[in-house]
Amino acid sequence: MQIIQQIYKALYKEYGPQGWWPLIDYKGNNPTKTGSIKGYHPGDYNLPETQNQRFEICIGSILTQNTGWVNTERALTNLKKLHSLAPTPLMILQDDELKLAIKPTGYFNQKAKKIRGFTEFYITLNDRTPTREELLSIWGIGKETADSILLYAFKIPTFVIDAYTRRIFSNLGLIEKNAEYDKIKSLFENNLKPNLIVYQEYHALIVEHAKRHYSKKTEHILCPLYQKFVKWANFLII
DNA sequence: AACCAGGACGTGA
DNA sequence: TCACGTCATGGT
Repeated sequence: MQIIQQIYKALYKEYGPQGWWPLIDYKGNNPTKTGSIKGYHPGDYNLPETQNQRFEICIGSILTQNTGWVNTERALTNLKKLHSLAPTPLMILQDDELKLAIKPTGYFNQKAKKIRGFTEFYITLNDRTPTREELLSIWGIGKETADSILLYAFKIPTFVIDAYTRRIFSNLGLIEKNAEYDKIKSLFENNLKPNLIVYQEYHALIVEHAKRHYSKKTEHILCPLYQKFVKWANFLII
């Protein structure tokens, strides 16, 4: 399926490098300023370069579950101000303080529990890279979160699937609407070399493309990829 | 003023 | 396995 590669090239050509995963704790950033959205680092593939950055990506991937990034950034910034965006300090933090800090992301009761459970496991890792199965065994870590952690925090070329991916590629007719996560994942991994940069960029590009063309109220048929890659598009577009 | 966001889990069929 | 319901804040 050459088309999986062609779509990647088209997206990259259109939007360029996305600089994922964004970090509030990054050179030049001011972690005390909320809502800045300046953590993207296009073209810099050497991140994370510190343990704190790696941990920040993990916690961010949990906090951003079904939540906009602006709110996630607020929560991360709150934790940073409390000097608690690191494993041991976070475990010492009181429950009410933790919940207050992450409140902007919603689901703060569940997410506090998820973060604690993950951090407890993270500490036992001692710098080792976790397996996908280990991550999935933690309460609150599902497939997308596990893959995000592996791809962006631990630099393992494993493809991340999200709701946007499902929307775009089912619209293009390349998968079924309700296709299983692992089935969609295989579609990408079977048609791409396991290249870390490509995997990181592709997922980020999908999110960017979906934000522009796949908001639930927009007409998906107007998606530029549609015209370009679906051979029977002319038949469908009246 | 509904509707949705870079999901995951629990439950009953 | 499948189809819902629940969790919760902030932006548009």
